[in-house]
Amino acid sequence: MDKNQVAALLEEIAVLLTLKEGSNSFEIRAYENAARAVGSLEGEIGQLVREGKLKGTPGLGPTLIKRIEEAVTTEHIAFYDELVANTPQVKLDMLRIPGLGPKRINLIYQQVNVTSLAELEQACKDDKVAHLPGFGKKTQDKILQGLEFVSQHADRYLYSVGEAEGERIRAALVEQPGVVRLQIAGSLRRRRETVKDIDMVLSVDDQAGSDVRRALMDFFTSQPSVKAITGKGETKSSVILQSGIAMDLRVVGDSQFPYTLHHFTGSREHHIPLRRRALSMDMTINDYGLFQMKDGQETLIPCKTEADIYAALQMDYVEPELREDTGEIDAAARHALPTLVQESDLRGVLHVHSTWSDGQNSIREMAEACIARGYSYMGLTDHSKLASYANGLHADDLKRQGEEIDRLNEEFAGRFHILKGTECDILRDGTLDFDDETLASLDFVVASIHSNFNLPQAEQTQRMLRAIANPYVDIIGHSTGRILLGRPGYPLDLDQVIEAAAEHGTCIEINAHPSRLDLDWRYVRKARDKGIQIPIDPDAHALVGIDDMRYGIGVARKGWLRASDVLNTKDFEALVTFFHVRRSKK
DNA sequence: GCCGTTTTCGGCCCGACTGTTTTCAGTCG
Repeated sequence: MDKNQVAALLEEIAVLLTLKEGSNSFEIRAYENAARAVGSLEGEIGQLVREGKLKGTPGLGPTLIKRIEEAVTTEHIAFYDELVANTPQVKLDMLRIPGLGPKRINLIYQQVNVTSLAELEQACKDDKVAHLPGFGKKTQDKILQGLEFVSQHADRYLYSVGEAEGERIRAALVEQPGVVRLQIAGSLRRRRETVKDIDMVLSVDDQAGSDVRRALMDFFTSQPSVKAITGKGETKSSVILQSGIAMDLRVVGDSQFPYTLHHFTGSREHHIPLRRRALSMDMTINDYGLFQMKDGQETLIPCKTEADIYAALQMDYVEPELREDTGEIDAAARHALPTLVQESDLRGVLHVHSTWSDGQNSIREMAEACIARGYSYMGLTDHSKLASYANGLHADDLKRQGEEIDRLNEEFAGRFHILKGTECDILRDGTLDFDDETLASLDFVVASIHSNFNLPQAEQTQRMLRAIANPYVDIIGHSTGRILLGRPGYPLDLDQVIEAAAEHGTCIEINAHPSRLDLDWRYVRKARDKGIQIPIDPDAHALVGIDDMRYGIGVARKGWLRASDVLNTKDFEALVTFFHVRRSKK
């Protein structure tokens, strides 16, 4: 078990504990803290355990160290198994409903006696929940609303979950004898923000016998992360993985690979106009091939890669991220597709937290992690004072923090730069949590909404517009506040927001956290078309958070962004000039 | 369950919002 798996297990214990009646909230926090501590350990956890080096790690006391050792040596934690056995599934399901926490869940469970979300829905409709102590009509309606949100997102998983599960199997499979080409397809390859399942396409030599295919399928279905096998044949096998996500593997002869890969990459929406185009050229396309039709005969058009398929259709290659039928077919035919931004185009990261507010690592540690990843600058943005839950900074804290940054910059002279910034709360009325003088003393300002999510749309939009018009606000952080699979964003007229940002030269970030990916890629494209500079920001609260940048790249590419559209592809000097110029214009 | 000490038990982040109450509990960030 690696440290991420151990951390995930500890986090699950924390969740299960919240649902246990009479549990101690500080014990829960201890498990949450321990999960974070384990996640940001440096080094291989098995070795740390063997050498007894966990002792002394903040957040890990004798009990937690014992549990971690148990996890590493036996691959499970008995305490966890026991909690799972004693926690009804419906309680876990209810936790996903916004507005329902452990207290209310336990009350509903005891007094209404529901065993599934469907029963909960019926109980609400039968008006059985509104009469519980502390409940009422509004709460009952809110639960019904929440149930609808949950059912709309049922059976979907974060991109990051699908990526981790898919990649683990891909890495194992690619080493197997007989594999010629292997690629993840489907919505995962298109980098959708959430995915329903994982599709993988594998090719073997055209002459390979069924023994080769069968051996590969045996290997696939016997992977340790496979929880159940739902289908198994020589060309297709289906499994359910540990996280609950379904996965299909298709095995084809190598000459068929590009067509199959293309077919299972989708999207359906992309394929419909593509097939129409093929037909107009007397061709037809399916997962077996691209065929020229003549006198009722179909002749295969040989393609070695997907690019060959598009070329045969007289189009440029369409990157998987763009295959959503949002104009890419026409653009590819006109040779007008953008060259999409890549991770290697990024020069630095903005929007990073440290232990000064709610981050887990010091400024120095965050900076050194950025250096190790090849970045040349880091924009530090700890929370402002209103965010008291996150230990937000006061103006005098900012001043002292600035002095620490000055010292580090001196030390890093020439090879790395830390910019002084803040993630400043946008107050209810759209003014900011710091005065102008404080904001002016910083290199740049990210402004975000962290409170009053439930204002009516018009008021919320006005609040945002006022912040955008503030001359000191350079970047709007996670603009809709959505948590993928968790809650919708606050009501906001994003078209107006984008319009205003364009007018004031204010940037809108792509928050790269896998649970946010906010701004949504559908609006990223709109923002780009208005000429808005879009930074890709990790919103990192720990060293590992910096690696989330790649999720932001996925969103940027889905939003048709070129390197020139992304603020942090600029080098340090150009970035500083950019902030300077936009402030002096105001 | 961890931590730190006023050394062995009490504190652990806390303010705002919502919907319920009629002064507060539950949830959220």
